[in-house]
Amino acid sequence: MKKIDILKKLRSSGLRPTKQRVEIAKFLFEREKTFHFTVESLNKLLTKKSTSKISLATIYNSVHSFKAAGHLSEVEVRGNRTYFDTNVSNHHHFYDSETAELIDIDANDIIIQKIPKAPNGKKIKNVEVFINLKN
Amino acid sequence: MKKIDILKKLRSSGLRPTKQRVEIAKFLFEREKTFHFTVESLNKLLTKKSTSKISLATIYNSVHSFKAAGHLSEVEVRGNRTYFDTNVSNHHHFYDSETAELIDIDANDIIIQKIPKAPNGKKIKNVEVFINLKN
DNA sequence: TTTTCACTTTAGAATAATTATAAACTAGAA
DNA sequence: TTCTAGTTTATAATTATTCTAAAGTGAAAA
Ligand SMILES: [Mn+2]
Ligand SMILES: [Mn+2]
Ligand SMILES: [Zn+2]
Ligand SMILES: [Zn+2]
Repeated sequence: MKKIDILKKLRSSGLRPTKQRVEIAKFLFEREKTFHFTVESLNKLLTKKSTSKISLATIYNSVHSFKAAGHLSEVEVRGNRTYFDTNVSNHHHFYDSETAELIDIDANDIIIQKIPKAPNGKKIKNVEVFINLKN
Repeated sequence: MKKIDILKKLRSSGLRPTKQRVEIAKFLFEREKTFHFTVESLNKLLTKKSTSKISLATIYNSVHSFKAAGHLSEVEVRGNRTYFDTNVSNHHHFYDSETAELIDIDANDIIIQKIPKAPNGKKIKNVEVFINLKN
């Protein structure tokens, strides 16, 4: 994804492409593979990589804006911190608690044969499979 | 589960059956169905139910002790608070975000037909299925 | 091009959940 | 009954996150 596309991505979702948002968006979206991160880890990586300092509040703001725009999803991981995911399609995860690392599993790589029906009056919104790993 | 069994349960896991632990354990374990809770919700319910006040720190301590002893499990739910579960067997959950309520799914009620193999050097510890509900 | 202003960034304060501290208390062994 | 390691408790500390409000800026309009 090139810079022009980043600008399009931001503008098309109503996000003014500020210096900070463009820098964060380039870091997050100009990559081949899925990127899983916490705000803390993103902050560290951006600080290391870039010369211009982006405040932590802006990183929180930007990540939340990107999520609201559908450019990021949130993954539920054990622990106190929120994980985000550049893969916004329906998919599943391996989780390696040794390294606190998430690994994507394509939705098609898991087939559920039997599933209970939703309780009275409710419907199934989505199914998340989380596979914990050990050594 | 009767009081005598609560005492056994605590003692057999090396937990001295103090007044507070017995009261919390009775509240948690003397019931037919699984109970899902946060420390905050447990604190509210105990305050309502009982005459003797148990400090919040003790509720945290007790819940952690019970978890360490294998009498409670932790469930990962979206949001900032930790959920605990009196069902310590391998099982799955429905989650109703409207009511913030977890509903147990027996491990046998979900059959996974196809699953990817674990990454190099890793093994699968366990598989958790989380089914989000909508109306 | 300059003006204008709603949107954005930012430092720092506030909040919320949880954990740590350390003094007082107590279950139960001796 | 005495003794003490384990426990409870009030309160402080910590951590992640959100809020606040002042200063800055992108981009539409003049
Ligand atoms: Mn979490
Ligand atoms: Mn959680
Ligand atoms: Zn992912
Ligand atoms: Zn459960």
